[in-house]
Amino acid sequence: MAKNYDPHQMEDRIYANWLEKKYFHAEPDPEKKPFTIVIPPPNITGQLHMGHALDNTMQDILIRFKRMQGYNALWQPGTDHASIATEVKIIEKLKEEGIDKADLGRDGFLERAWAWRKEYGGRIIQQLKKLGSSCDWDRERFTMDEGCNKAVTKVFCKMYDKGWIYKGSRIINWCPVCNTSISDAEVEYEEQQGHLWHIKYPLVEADGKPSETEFLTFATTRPETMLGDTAVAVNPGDERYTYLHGRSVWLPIVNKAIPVVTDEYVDMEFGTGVVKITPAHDPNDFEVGKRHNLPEVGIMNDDATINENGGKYAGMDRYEAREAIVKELEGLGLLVKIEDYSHNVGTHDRCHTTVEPLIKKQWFVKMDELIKPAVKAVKDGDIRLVPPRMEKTYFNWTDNIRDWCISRQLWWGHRIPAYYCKDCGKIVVAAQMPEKCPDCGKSNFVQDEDTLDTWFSSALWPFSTLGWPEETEDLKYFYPTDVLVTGYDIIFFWVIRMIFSGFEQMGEKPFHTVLFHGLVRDEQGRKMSKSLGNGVDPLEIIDQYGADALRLMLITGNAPGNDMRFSVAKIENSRNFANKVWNASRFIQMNMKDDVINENTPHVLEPVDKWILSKLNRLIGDVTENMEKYEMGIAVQKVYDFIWDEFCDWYIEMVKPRLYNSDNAESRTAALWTLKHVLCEALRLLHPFMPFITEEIFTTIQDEEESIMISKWPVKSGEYDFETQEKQIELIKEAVRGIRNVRTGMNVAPSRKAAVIVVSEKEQVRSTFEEGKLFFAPLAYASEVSVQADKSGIADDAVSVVISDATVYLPFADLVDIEAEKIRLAAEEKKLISEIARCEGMLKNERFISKAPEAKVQEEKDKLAKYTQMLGAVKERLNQL
RNA sequence: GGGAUCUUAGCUCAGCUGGGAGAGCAUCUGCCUUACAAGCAGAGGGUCAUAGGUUCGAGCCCUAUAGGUCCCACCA
Repeated sequence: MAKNYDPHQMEDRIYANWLEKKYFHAEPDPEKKPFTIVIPPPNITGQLHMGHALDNTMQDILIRFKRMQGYNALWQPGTDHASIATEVKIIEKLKEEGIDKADLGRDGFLERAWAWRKEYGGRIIQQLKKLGSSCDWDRERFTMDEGCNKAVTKVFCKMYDKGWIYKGSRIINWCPVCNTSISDAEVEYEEQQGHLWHIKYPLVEADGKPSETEFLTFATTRPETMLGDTAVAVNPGDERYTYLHGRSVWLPIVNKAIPVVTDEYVDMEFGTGVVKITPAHDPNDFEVGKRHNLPEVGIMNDDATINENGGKYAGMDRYEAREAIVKELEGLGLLVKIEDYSHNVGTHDRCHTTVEPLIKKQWFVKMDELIKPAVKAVKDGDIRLVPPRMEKTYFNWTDNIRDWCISRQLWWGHRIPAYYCKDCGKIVVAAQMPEKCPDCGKSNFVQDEDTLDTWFSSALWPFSTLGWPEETEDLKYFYPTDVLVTGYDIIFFWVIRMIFSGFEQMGEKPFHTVLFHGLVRDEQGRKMSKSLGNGVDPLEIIDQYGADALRLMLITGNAPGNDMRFSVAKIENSRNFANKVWNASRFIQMNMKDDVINENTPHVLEPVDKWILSKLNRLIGDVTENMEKYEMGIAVQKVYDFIWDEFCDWYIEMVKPRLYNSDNAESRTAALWTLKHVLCEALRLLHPFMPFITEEIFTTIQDEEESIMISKWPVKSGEYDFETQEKQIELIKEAVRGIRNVRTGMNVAPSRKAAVIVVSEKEQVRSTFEEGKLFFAPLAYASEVSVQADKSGIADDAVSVVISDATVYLPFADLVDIEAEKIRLAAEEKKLISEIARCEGMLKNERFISKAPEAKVQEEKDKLAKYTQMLGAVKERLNQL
């Protein structure tokens, strides 16, 4: 074994072996309980980031843990995702090659996209593999493959028949540059400097002509939309405008009368309390328009130029028209004033074009009924969100649910299975293009040009990847899946939609737990983004430090749902830990040499062995509990501390003398057995977090099992509960620490050994030190250790260390400074007095005695006794000096 | 505007159902002790944002305040 841990090649070799042995493979098996995770597909753009790595690591940890617990664990990955981001990427890429999307046509475009997907999809798989993900690659399916297309089509048709999918006019966010509708979620609001134009419309006189004296003033940020105004609105409770109820105003330029309507939506406090209503170009106005049956006059083309409804402005760009209209209004004397105004403007998050709200025929999913089981499941605890606070976010969304616009004007995606009869306009929703029109009998159909929102197909992931709509064995066995691991940022897009889709299509929840993680930020706490250039490529980190180090770093010190920062210091620490584990194993191997030690080797345990076994036993219980509660950060921290502190820094050091002493073969065997046993058990606990290094060590150090990833997760057992020995060894540790402390304080070089005398009235304490002499001595830098019941024969100027039930003397005749020693002991005395005061304070409080749990009271009593005894010893020592 | 969340050591963060403040990094001191200098042994460093409240007891629960982050909605 090399002196330092080196992940290179080792990881690839191990992974190849796992693949070859088909350890990841999971088949339906009625004998075993399934544990299923299906994961979302990253998009094909090849952009890998730490978020994916975190996602994948947590999923893999769960899978490995459950597999070791005996579950039939299936982790099924996907590697594709149809999103707007993807299409934009493809377009960008084509542009680099000097090709325009439009020139390729739909089929040509898709062909290029698929070729590209192949290239970059491979990179995503590479990352998963590099990370050590135990995915079942044999079951890999893609969202846009035949099977998934089938699922999407079936759901669409089914919900259409049910009346839950409908085509309707709605105000949608339109990006005039990308020429597509975009979802609310893709709109980014930007603070922009704009103007507020105050405009007045003349009231309409009784004779139907515009008044020359009476006007109604209001403000707008988009004056060009006045071409589509169909009303002005005031608040019904606004007494200033009661006289207007039932009257009309004159819409200039367009020159027609439009009504004054009353609506609660109008805020009386804002501006003049009058709002112009443009139902076709503002979402709020659209709602107002619906309530008052106002006509919807669209004035804009898809490219944001004014259409024929704009009269003489037709053909102008929206901003050009704005200027011209303001000018004309000014000429008409209807422009009151222009104010500078900063306001939030919706922009497309991809191209940052100001979005234009337009009325478009779009496909919608009715949400009110669909959402009900999804709400109930979380309310009833049928689906658990971890951490639970995510429920608040969840309900915040479900309580304000709106119909879901699912059509996208993209090419990269599932095409909507709706067909239009060119002759009679009949709409047929079906899996295939119909032969004949049911209305006119002709066969002249054209398919809807739009594709579906990416989340529509992603929502079906838990069952479509298992073969649905076919009644497959996989589906029967693995559905519902178990845990969804994902970032909280897509709770609305994806989590909720998977839940209601699961209930709607399968009649059952898609998973019982959603485990959220936070975002991975850069070292300064900024979101990693391409524009900032602060993204870190996981593959580069793996190359540098190894997958295990990256995995450990991503999990350590991180709680569910909390953001975390990427840092080089943290990853170096993880790498150092890997090295620590590596060297501990190396030490054990070197000492085992030719000895054959396995679980069945006869051995007689000594107190130190029992101490570490007992500690390990508790660790097993704790870690299992934490894992079951999805507290991975806490679990791994405990394993880390156990291995580094207890096992390496204490146990290995304690056991060294026994290994180097070949005279006592029995003791040596027990030590080796314990070393190996504890190491192997600890490796199992560590395996889900650091799969490669644990596998490498496990397979070299023992011959009984062929791989750690298919070995059993340790189980806590009463057999290894050694309370007495634990206490004994902890006492020795206390003495060692005290001695080291004193020696450092006096600048005694470690090379300078000194006699150590342990004095205790208690027989049990004496025998503890007597038995532990062999390892106590080197740890305490002792030349010799003697144990006695009283302090007879000890020089007055010896240094003393007071511990519970014992005092340890170090006779440093030539070194001891009596005055310094007094000061040190006085400090010790002060500390003990304050501790005693604290204990007494609690114990004197009658309400504490009566209300606190008995165990707590007893604990305080024990402490008081211990400190009182120690104080006595310190005082005695002070008097002596 | 609505909601969530955070404020703990110089930095980055843990702290599980309330019961004597923790880790890593950084700093200081001493060690190449035959697994490991990617290491070992020690040390310093915190009014747990502020103010109240509940409790025998609060970093943890409640209320208010201040500041930061995020999500949702977006007022013409």
